[in-house]
Amino acid sequence: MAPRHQPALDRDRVVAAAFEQLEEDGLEALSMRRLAARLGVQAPALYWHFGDKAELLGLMSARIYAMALAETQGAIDWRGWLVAYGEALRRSFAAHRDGALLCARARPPQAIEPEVQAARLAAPLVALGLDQARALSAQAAVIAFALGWAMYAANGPMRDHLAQMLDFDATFSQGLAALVRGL
Amino acid sequence: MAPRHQPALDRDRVVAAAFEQLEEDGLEALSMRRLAARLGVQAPALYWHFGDKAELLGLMSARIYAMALAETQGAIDWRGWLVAYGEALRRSFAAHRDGALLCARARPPQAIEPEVQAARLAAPLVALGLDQARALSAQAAVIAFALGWAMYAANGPMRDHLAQMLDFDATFSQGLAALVRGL
DNA sequence: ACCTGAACACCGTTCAAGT
DNA sequence: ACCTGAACACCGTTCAAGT
Repeated sequence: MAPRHQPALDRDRVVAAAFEQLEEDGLEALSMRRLAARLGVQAPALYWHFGDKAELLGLMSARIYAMALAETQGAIDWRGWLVAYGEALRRSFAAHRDGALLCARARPPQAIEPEVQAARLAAPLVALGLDQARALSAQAAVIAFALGWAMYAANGPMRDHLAQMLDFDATFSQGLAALVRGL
Repeated sequence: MAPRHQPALDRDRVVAAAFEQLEEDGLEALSMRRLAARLGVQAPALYWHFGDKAELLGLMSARIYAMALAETQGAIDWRGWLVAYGEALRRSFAAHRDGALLCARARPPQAIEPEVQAARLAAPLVALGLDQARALSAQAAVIAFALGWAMYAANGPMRDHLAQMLDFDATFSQGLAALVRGL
């Protein structure tokens, strides 16, 4: 067997480096060229592994959502699941610089058909007794609230001033609880 | 009196043209150079009227928020005001292509001090009997929900499929009502 | 299969110079 | 006061060519 060269890059290595770059300089500075430089490679090399930059951002955003989903466990009923998921989402968005903005801008990796995707997303809630349509809309509402809050908290007009007047996290939790109670 | 040349540009004309450009090609294509071309001018001319692109985007986002605020009237109590504001925000975000994304990304024009800004924002709710801290946090929650929903609705992973299963606007309204009820 | 070099068509922004 | 011309330091992406 002739020795085969190990490829310098693979998708996981690139995504990991992209998260590092994001942490250090924010979303605006996350360019394909800088990312390539960090990986010791020329920019076009990335296009062997990703169709375009949007695909990379989509994978990063999927990873942020997956992180929240992995933290959501042990719920007894669907309301409990939604609250746990909302809290996990907020932590997940806050865990990476510009995390919410990234998820807002990224087009999700829609490899599979929407029907399958929808069934998969709704599965945890369906297992707890919700029908699929209500599961999807409830989940969408919780994601919207967490996403919007994370963005507001990261960039809001009076963020600093607000932070002196109230507990940001507690207010989020109250809003989330209210939303889920009313669904 | 010697005749004075009318300036070709002013801030309002530029903002109006920017909204046209946004409608036609979306946020990604809203560049200073294209905007200048639409105005029959060279790109650096814009920098006489705006410090940078972020300032222009901030003004656009402020206009979107102001549009919602202007539509919010006739509320009898603070819950009614919040629901009306939330609905108006959703319409306002939807009224311009990439409206929610624009507002999410834009740094707000923070000309005035945060204390004054906070008091001004809270004023309608304070007039209806809420103290300022609760007014600000309630308003933040409603904005977060509307912003997040608009973004999710514009770009969601299963938007098309979801739209077949449920009424998007009705679901938003239910979520908003639930949130406000619980605050 | 995986990456480089060179190029194309763009960006935001600055700044001297024009009027 | 208000705008142009030219330039700087970047972008994402394509594509032939290398190995």
